[in-house]
Parts: sequence; structure tokens; C-alpha cells
Amino acid sequence: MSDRYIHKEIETKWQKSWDEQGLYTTTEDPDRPKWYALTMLPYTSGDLHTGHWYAMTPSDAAARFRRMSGHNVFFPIGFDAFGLPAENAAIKSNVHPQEWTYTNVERMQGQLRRMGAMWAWDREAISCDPEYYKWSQWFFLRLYDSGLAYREFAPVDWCPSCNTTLAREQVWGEDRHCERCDTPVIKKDLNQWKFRITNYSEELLADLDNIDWPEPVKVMQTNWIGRSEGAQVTFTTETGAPIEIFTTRPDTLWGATFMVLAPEHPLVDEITTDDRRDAVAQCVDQASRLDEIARTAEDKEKTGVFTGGYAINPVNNERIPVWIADYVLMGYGTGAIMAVPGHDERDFEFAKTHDLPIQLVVQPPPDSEAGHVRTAGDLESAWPGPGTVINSGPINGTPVGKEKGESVKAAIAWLEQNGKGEGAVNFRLRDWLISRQRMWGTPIPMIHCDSCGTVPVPYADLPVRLPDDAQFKPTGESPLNYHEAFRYVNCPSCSGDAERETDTMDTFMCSSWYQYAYVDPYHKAGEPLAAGDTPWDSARGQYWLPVDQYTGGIEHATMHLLYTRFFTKALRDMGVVDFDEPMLRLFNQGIILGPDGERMSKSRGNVVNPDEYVDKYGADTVRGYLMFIGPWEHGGPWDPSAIEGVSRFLYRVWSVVNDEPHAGTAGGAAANDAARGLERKLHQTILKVSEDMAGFRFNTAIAALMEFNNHLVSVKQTLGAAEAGTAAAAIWRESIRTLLLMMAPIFPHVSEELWQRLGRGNNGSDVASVHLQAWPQADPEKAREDEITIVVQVNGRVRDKLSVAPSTAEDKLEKLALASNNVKRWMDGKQVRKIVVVPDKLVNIVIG
RNA sequence: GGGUCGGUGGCGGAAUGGCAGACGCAGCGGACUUAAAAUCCGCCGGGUUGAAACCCGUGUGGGUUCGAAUCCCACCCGACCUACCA
Repeated sequence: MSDRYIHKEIETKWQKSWDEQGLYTTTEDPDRPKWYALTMLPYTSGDLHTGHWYAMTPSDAAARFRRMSGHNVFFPIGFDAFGLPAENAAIKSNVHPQEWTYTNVERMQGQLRRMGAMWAWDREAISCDPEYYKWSQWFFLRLYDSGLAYREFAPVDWCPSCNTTLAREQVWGEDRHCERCDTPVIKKDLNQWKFRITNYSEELLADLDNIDWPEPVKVMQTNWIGRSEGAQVTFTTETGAPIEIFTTRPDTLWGATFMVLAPEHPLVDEITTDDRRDAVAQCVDQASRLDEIARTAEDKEKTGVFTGGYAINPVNNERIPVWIADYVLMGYGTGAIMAVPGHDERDFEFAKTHDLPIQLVVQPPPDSEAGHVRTAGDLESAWPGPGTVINSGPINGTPVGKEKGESVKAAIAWLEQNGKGEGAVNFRLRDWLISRQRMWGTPIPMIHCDSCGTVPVPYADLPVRLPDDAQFKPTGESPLNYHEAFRYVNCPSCSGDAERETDTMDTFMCSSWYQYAYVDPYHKAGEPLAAGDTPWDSARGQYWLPVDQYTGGIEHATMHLLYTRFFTKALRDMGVVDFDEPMLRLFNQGIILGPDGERMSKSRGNVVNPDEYVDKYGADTVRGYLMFIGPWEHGGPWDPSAIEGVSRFLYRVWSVVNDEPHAGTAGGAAANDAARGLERKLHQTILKVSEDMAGFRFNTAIAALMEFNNHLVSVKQTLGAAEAGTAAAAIWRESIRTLLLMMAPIFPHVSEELWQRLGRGNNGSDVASVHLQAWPQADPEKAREDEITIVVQVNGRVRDKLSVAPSTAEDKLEKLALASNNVKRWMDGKQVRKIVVVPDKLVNIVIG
């Protein structure tokens, strides 16, 4: 073994040793408080990139810190293994997705080991394993039994490049593009399976108050769920058909001068008069193709056509025309609106474009910018603001507030009294579409039978296995459709000819419950399942669940993080778990950027390969560098020269701890002073680093460790060579041991190596691992300064400094300050008006 | 358009009401070396200065306070999210 720091040697050595010692095997120990630390699982892409290192190694440091602080920590790892890239690779190079996936898993396992993280490999779970997905299927059946899974024929979002439908959450941006390939989606009418996440809208919103999650995620989920209060009102067509509408402004019902239906609205056909049929058909057609055309942001002109039909406004029996327009969305509310052009900007614009009547029903306050408005004709734009209700029969004179208030309440009360409508709450959240027309996913365990209808696969028959020999043709239909042995089965109910569902599940289904799978992966492997089973060992689940600390990127705010919350609430209602939320605390790390400050991407050529840097500097340096860049939640650009600083730090620590100092050069008083100074610095550092580690502030923790090491360097010749048995020698030794303990979570390998060298007995035997040691405790008495600096200000400007003992009395500080020559000079004979004394900090003398 | 977060040396950042710039990178000077690398020591916001003292300085303008990078108001700039949501 070399006396130099050779990272490659020690990192491989200790990774192997920790494995052999079983340092990170999981045990349920009821005598110790548990801590479930979870980092978002990687997809089996084939390569662990810098982003993974940035997400995972600080997570590991936090978990290690918890462990040293006395918790029994569970820090599992696994793979999200189903999904399109595997299937696309299969189409391209004719390898089975399974082969592609497991080759990648193997490679990534190796890369993950190089991080030196405390992964619980004994609880690894891979989502494409049949013993994993049989439970995904079990969950599907339980959701189906609970009425939370249903099949519906409806227009859905389709990605023409991925050749599959998508959930609403996977359609992003103004141009409504696919979340994974950026292709704009189109609409298709298809029979698809959905989960009733909307049953939990209210609870998903309310429970955000009970979890310690970052505010941005809470805001994004709140907006996504999109709760709005208002009223449901029934209009009637002249032919007698009811048109339900939702409005947040029932107080403006008397100002409705026309109605607008979404082009896909089921009543469109019925209400359209013969003379308008061609124009309406053309508009409907155009709307259905709208998503195929890349819409420009400026093109906001409201297009629409008159249906020829009329409806009766229930509040005043007025006959108003019914239009269709694409600014009304079938997916929100009821797909029909009352248009109040006087007080809604979109309606106003539409009315102006199509020359429709405008009615004023809220008189703007005289002191407002619309104070001059007396009639609808005076309006230059809609007035959505406050005022007084006018032209509205029974609710005339009610004040309209800036927020929803009295006028809305009055309108709802009137509607309810007269049976015309009622108060209602509407959500933006849509049900979760989980069908995918792809092969590499969990088969949906359903069978379609001509005589029995849709029949669930019996629990005992799970898993419904993916065939090993499916053909991959990008047809837009699931390849399982073309696999006869898979597709044609007997009906479990009547034994007649039947067909399997050939769509597979969204991979977000697998990750909605993976935190539970880790507790006891592949539970009941090889055994038949029943509805009453629990998907993991109950004792293990009781001990570990729920997740105490989750870490991961914010990009999952309205996908995975919403789905897994829904899933947990559904499981609770099925009696599978007894808590409401899957992850009690969440931390979002930032994004690591390329050296140019841009997002890393192959096309930009700014991708940093972590393996290269691990080879050059070692895993400890890469870990430390990533944590030293700045606050973890900020992310930031990778700076190839700044990593040198962390590397140098480790070499300096190595030489401080490992290299013999030159023969003693100082003794007596000098050594005693230096020892007292070092002891103080040591305890101050413990305080600082403990706080920072607990708060994920790794950057300042590392800065404190560096500072402490610099201090050690400066006193090494004095103390490191002190005679054994002296107090000075004892403090030196305690200091370097404690430095290694504090470094262990961030720099696990080099800390272990130096810890062993330091502790090794005369016979050369190893001591217990540094990672099994307790986190050091600071003694505030020892951290206390003997002498502190008090700043003396005159009119808020620093004019002098005093050195005094801590806790010096205020009046004494005041006297000392006034006695200062500098202060006298600046006072220049002026009157003292006031003296502010902040104990242990400053004295400010106000003159003038 | 709406929302959230942010703006501090050449750079990453520290300080969240009390000495602005901890820690590190880059740079400059020096030691060691035949030389270079590595390492070690010193300097390192601007003005002014032989040096000290002093003055200016945390996106801009105003306010609160004995005292503001930090709190409040308005504005400018940037990042991210979201968007015809009735």
C-alpha cells in the first residue's frame, strides 16, 4: 500500500470491503428510529450521466449523515425499466427490449457502485421483472375492483412519433408537444383505460398543506389540479335539450348574450340548423385538425361559427344564439359556456369579431379606469373588475368585489331558490390515461369477451407475461396485437373465445408504487396472488413506510409526484396502507449544466462524462465537487477547472493526517495556546457542519471542512509533533479523527482509508468502519471564543474595533466605545443623541 | 397574460437586520527546481495612496431603521413553470 493518495486503489478496495462486510444490507431494527431516504430511480438508458451523479451523491451524503446521527437508514436503488427507448432500440437494431434493458442495467449497476453510495442492493427492484409487474397488474385489478379504473371511448392525445397515446400530464407547452420527444400531439378517438385520479382532486389539493415539500412543487400541483368555485347552470335549447354550463361568474348570468359550445360538444349535431350544417362541419373539421398545425402564438383571433340554434337563458328567458368556437375546450368544465362579452375578455373579443350584442351588467366604480362607462357601447374592452350589479333583475344593486364575493353568493342563492342551478366546484385535473399502444410495458390484465364483455384476468393467473417473441412494427397499434398466442385466449368467465387487451400501461404506473416495492421486492415470487394479498411483507412495510425524505428533480412535479400521491390515497382506501401521503419530505435538486452554462445535450456537444472525471480525480472528488459548486437546489454549470480545488483539498487532508510532521519544533506555552485554538476551531466546525448537513447545505459544509483543514495545516508543526501523552497531542489526534468523521458522508472512501490508517492496531488489523461511527457532538463551551471583536460605529459607520471577553456588560461596552480615540475624533465635539449597544456585536454612537 | 424563484468581485458562491465578498477557481508576485509540472508562502472589488486613513460599492429608484445585500413599495433584467380554464 502506497503512502500517497491513489484514489483508484482505495476506492475499489473499500467498495469491495464494504460489500463483503455487508455494511449496507438492510435490517428492520425496532430499537432504532428508522429513516427511509429515497432518490428518484433511474431509467435504464444505459449510461449514468452527470445529472445522475448530481441527484444521487448528495442524496447519499445526506443518508450517510442520518445514519451516523443514529438512524437506521434505508437507501434503496432500482430501475425504471419499461418504456419506449428499449422498444425503439429493438426496432432499430433487432434486439429484444429485454436484452437491451438488462445489458443497460448491468452497466449502470457498475456505474452506480463507483459512486460509493450506501445503496441497499439487497432490496433492488427492476420494474420490467415479471415478479415486479405482476404486482403492477394486481394494483390495476384492485383499482378496477374499486371503480377507479375504467375504459372510455373519447378523443385523446396521440404522439405521432412515439406512436402512442399520452396522459394529459405528458403533453407540454403551448404547441402541446410530447414530453419525451417534443413532437406536437394530435387528437384521436380511441378506447382507452383511465384511472379516476379526479376522485381525489379535493384531497390531493388539501393534503399539500400536510407535507414538507418545496413551495414551487406545491404551487405547480395546485395550478394543475386547478380548483375553481362557481355555479353549474342549465340552459335549454329551443328544441328542449339541456345545456349544462359551469361559470365562476354566475353574477353576470343576466349579461349572457350568446352561448359557445366546444366543436366536439355532443349537442352540436342536434342543435345545428340545416342551413348552417356545412359551415359548422367545416369548423368542427378545422378544430379537429388544429393540433396538427403548428399554431403561432400571435394567431389568437377567435374563430367560430353560428349553429343556427338558440338557447333560453334560464335567469331571464332571453333567446340567445348558440355558436361553436375552438376557444371553448371540451376538456374543461362542461365544454359549453355562457358568453358574457361585457365582463369577459375572450367573450368580448369574440363578440366584436362576430358582431354579437354586448350587455352591461356590472357598473364599474366611478373612480376606476372604466368609471365613464354607462352603457355597453362605452366599453373599449370587457370590464371583469368590481362595481355594482345592474340590469340583472333580482340581484340588482349587489356589490361586485375584486375577489369573489357578495354578488356571486347572491346569484347562487337565487339560482338554488329558483331551481335554475347550484353552486359548484370545478377542477382542471383530468383522469389519468394509462393505455399505451406499445409493447415494452406492463400488460393490462383485461380480457374482452363477446358474450361477457370486459373481464378481469383472475388474480391467481397473474402475471400476464409479455411474450419473448413479439414483432416490433411501428404500426400505431400495440405489437401485442399481432402476437396471436398472446392475443387470443379463452374468457376466464365463460371459457369462450376472447381477446386480451393488447395495450400496455404507462410506465408512470410502475413508478407510482416503487417506493413500496423496495421494502420487499418481488414479494410472493412464483406464488399465485389473491385480491386480499399485501404486495409486501407487512412487518417490513410497517417499519419503513412512508418515505421520510425524497429527493429528485422538479420536472416530475405534475407527473410522477402527482400520480404516486393519487396511488397512495387509493391504496389507503383499499386498506393496503394506513397513511395518506407517500413522501413526507421532498427536496428538489437543481440541474447541472454544461461548462457553457447550457443544458447538457449531445447536439450542443457540452456533455460532461462523469466516468472520465472519476478516472482522473476519483469518485470522492467528483462527489465533493458536485456538492461544492453551490446550493444543491440551484444546480449550475460544470467547471472543469474548479474541480481541482476539491481534489487539492483531499490531497491536503491526506498529508495532514498521514504524513509524519517534522520533529517537534515548539513546546510549552506555544503548544498550549495552539491546542486551545484548535480545540475551539474543532467544536465550531462540528456545530457548523452538523447544521449544514442536516439542511442539505453541502457547499458551506465543505467550505467549513476546508477551513478546518487549513487550520490543521497551520498548527501541524506545533501540535502534530507534540509528545505523545500531552494534552496538545490528544487534541491534535481528536481533531484529525473528527475531521475524518465529518468528511465521511461526502468523501466516503478517502475518509475510510485514513480512518483505518489512523486506528490500525499494532498488529495491523482494521478497526470498525468510519461509516459505523457516531456523528461527533460539539461542546458549545469549547467552541466559545475567549475574546471577541466588538465593532464601534459612529452614525452607523465602522470607526473602531474593541477586543473584549464574550458577554461583556452593555454599560462597559458603551464606556469602552466612548473612550476610543478614533470615536472621539469622529465625534468632533458633537452631541451624543443615542447609543445602541448590541451585546457581543457592536456599539453604535449616534451623534449630530 | 398569470405564477414561482433569482440578480453580490474576472468566475462559482458566502453573509438573511449589525465588519460585504467566507470557501474555492482563475490571475499576479515570491520560494523550491538546470527547467517545467506539482507543492508551499503572499497579494487579489473600485478610487486614492509610498503607506495608512478616507471615499465609493450587493440590478435601478424610493421608503422603514441608530444601522439594509438582507425588510417594504415601484421598476428593470434573467431562469423555470403555466397558459383561450369559462
